[in-house]
Amino acid sequence: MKRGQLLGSLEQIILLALVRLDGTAHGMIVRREIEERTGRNISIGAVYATLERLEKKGYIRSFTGEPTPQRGGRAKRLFRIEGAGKRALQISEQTILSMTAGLKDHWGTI
Amino acid sequence: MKRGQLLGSLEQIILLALVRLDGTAHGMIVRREIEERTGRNISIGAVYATLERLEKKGYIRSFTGEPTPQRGGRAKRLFRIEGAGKRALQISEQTILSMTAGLKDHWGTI
DNA sequence: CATTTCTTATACAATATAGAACAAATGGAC
DNA sequence: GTCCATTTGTTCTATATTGTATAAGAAATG
Repeated sequence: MKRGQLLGSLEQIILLALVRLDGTAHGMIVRREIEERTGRNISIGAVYATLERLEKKGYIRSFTGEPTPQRGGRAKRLFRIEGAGKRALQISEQTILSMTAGLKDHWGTI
Repeated sequence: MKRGQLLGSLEQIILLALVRLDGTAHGMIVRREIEERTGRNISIGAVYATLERLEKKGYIRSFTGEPTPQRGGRAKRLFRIEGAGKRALQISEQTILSMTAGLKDHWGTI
């Protein structure tokens, strides 16, 4: 039962966060970024689980960063988006665009 | 373990199809519309399962149409998007927009 | 060694998916 | 007219994938 044509909605959001964060992203920061931008409060577990899956699919890659010199500042696991991840984002965007094109006339009042 | 902040990606696509089809949408047509616009081939079972879920959530409503006078033209179950469905679409769109705003500088080359 | 920052593990709910079974309509064969 | 094969359309069943929260674990330092 193959899948994988489109990203899940959280996958998409997290990938977009990684793009903006330019390789400085670790779990906590990704979570904060999403919350600040969208108001959506995701649990930290949800973030890591999704990052894990994205890495397994080859959309992102993770590596270990240096610990920062502060109370509890342990080494971070940093995430970076890969080419495949960017392409997946583009496909998702294109799909929604195709479905949306010229829809104004049908929308009506809400 | 509540959920329901955002639409799933297929839910979103199907809602968009319903907007365009303006109350003339039944399962087979929704499927065809999506395939023609996006090239994505979804099984008919997937379409109906999603429509079912969307109706349960109050995003769409279904009713029975007249049979058309043609070979096998049995009565159709028609689907129409409701106000709540349109609002859900807007929230999804807004969320992606927030995550996307000003991202060009970070995108780089693929 | 208690506290802080960060990650992993665990468990379960919600979505996505395919394929097969089922249902209703009708054009012909007879 | 009445079967019935064919067509159009829907529902059922079963499973994979994603989304989610909470708790447990691990490393750093004052």
